[in-house]
Amino acid sequence: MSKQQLSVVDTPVIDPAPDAAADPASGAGVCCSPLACAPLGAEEAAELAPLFKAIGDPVRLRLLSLIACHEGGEACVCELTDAFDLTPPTISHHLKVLKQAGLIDSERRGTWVYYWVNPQVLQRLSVILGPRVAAVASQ
Amino acid sequence: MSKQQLSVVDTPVIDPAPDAAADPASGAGVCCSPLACAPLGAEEAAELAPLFKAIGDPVRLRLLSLIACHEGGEACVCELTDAFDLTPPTISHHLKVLKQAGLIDSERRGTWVYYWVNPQVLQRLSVILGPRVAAVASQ
DNA sequence: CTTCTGATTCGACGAATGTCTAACCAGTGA
DNA sequence: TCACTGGTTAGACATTCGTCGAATCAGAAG
Repeated sequence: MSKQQLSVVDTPVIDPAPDAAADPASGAGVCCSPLACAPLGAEEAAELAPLFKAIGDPVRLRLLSLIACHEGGEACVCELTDAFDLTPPTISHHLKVLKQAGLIDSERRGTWVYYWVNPQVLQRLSVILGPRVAAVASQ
Repeated sequence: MSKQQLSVVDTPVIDPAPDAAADPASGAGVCCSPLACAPLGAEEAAELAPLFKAIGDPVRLRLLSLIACHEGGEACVCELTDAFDLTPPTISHHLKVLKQAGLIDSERRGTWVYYWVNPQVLQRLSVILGPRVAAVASQ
């Protein structure tokens, strides 16, 4: 062990609307979230990567989509579990991962637990990847 | 072992512009790639997840950004390696992962190897996550 | 041909991940 | 209170992942 950097970023989880501040050499404000605008700093990357990693699993990606698409904007765990050939604990685990990433949130209502998507976080990731969103929006 | 699904999707890697068809209950056409429009199918999820997983690592996310931001739209491996406290083999490994995912491509030019980003793939991921991109683009 | 530099491949190893079963917690209703 | 259903936690296990050092490949320059 002589290499390794890691920079120990201990950002909590995500907090809804982070950036827009602390933006070195950019000025544009709206523009420079995108990946292709300014090189991502190590800390920023360390904060974002876990979000992409969370949706980097087929089951979690589908879970996210199922929740987002569900009428009322929220879905009960039992409905989600039925959509997969996986055991309840496994589904529960994946939901936990998504929740810890800040992508979804949940609430118990009587016997059932409901999950819903946090659209701001999803939106942020979209902007990061989309180079032209800024271009379209700018002029 | 009695569960497990997997569905054995063997889609090659990505192919540039897939969907745009097969769209239940929408009409908008452009709209419904997004996650939140229609529930992602198992095959679709199995195809997309590896892409998100590829950028679900801080090093790879930074690599992608560094390449995308680099003047000329391409970057030499040596420049990329210098940006990290990681050994060349490790950087090479991450570049390989990104390349296999279809996010970047490369070419040897004399002694050096240059990498560049495949913007279509990035764009696609952005659309998948972003509910509003369609709204902006469709106008 | 030999040597040098840039980059990748190979093999290894510890850490993290996805899945399961078993056990447990939280409400509901008799 | 007791039993039942929905969901999570705990622990185990095989697989995958990220990293490294050593070896190898690919051109360039003597």
